[in-house]
Amino acid sequence: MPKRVDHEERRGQIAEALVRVAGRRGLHAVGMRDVAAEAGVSLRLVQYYFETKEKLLLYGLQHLTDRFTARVGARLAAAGPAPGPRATAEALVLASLPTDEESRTFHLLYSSYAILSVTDEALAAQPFIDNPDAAEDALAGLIAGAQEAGLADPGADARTEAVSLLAMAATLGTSILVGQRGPESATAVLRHHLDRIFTAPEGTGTREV
Amino acid sequence: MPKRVDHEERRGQIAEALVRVAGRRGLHAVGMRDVAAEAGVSLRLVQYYFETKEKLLLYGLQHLTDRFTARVGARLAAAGPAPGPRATAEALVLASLPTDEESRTFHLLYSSYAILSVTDEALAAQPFIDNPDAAEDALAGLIAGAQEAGLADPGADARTEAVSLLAMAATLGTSILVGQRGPESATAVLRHHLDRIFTAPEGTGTREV
DNA sequence: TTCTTCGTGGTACGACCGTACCATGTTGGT
DNA sequence: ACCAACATGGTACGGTCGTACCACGAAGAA
Repeated sequence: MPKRVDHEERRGQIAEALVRVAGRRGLHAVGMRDVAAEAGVSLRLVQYYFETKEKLLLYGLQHLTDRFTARVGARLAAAGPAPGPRATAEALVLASLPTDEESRTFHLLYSSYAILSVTDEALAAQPFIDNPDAAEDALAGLIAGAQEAGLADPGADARTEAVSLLAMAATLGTSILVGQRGPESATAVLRHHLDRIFTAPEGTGTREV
Repeated sequence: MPKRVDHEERRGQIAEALVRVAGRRGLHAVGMRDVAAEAGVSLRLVQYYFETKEKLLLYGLQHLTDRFTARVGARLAAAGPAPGPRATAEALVLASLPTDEESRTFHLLYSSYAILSVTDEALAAQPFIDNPDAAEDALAGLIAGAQEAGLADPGADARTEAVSLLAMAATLGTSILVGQRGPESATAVLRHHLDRIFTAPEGTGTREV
């Protein structure tokens, strides 16, 4: 046999090529030949590792979410050894905003997949709705924990506020993507609601940015 | 000359055919032949009234937003002769949720256009970002007016709350579209925030439903 | 009435796309 | 050393898509 290549690694390289070219020209415009050229391999190779385009797209979606989940995890770890719930929640909510190239690509492609999944049943069958649910649970837990510790408005409904924050972050991200709004404006809105939910301990005053 | 047909009316019929078929199979999957078949005309006719596909899509987008703006206007008019600011704001915010076939199609296609516009400069040049801006202005004005009348929390920032409400409505709408959330859950979240912003006059108690 | 312009149909062309097929070098196992 | 499984390349095929071309009837203008 020839070089005995690591299939999973190859698939990853090709999937990242897909993500790059789709981030540039849009998911609807990417073909197998584009992915092959971007990855620097032949069209046949892409066929070899992903037999069909549908499988390539599905794998690409999985790869995208995995990579971004890891990135968010790194952001949270970098936020300090034992950050408060407010800081953690803020990092979580702001992480999805398209502020740099990688998050921009993620937001664009994730939205594309989501919209595609409405009319494409193969995409709809894919459980990439788990991810937002996980974020929602984490955020709700953060708020509830802060309430018990006296760090958040006890009258707020944790689940509702978590849903609201993530919903706002999603649309604000898209607004940035289409150039309707700047990142500063989006973060200001989100911080305003974080301030509303996470009340500082008495006497500490309101948190300034 | 032959029957001397009304071009604008014809274009409208074809545009509605585009909207229907795109709402069914997705905007990415619609071709000129599909539109022609849906409209019950020949492919040549579609070419005749819209020389290129790009022009057809642009016109379809315009038609879509026009029709929906009219629908929202009708909803507001049906809300009573002189509705309070809270009722008006609620109608405005809930109008965009995909609860029936027409609003579902609108939400799906508008989102598709928005995502497309990120990588397609012809779509990006189209000023279909005016519409959300107009809704934002209207909503902010409604809140500010309610504040002056003592019907809303005077400490709230009208513009920020308007942006927040519309942002939440957009993502919640998409959540409904992909089947992640039901319409009841989405409206409950939105009404919660409307309750937070629009405070009932003293002694009247909190508004139920 | 005749002519010219408009509306409409059918069809062909060139390009691209996803997929399938055929070929070939390469290397680990025996 | 030979063979079989594997990795890779090139290329062709069928289909579809947007667009262009050609033709013809129909009706207002002269």
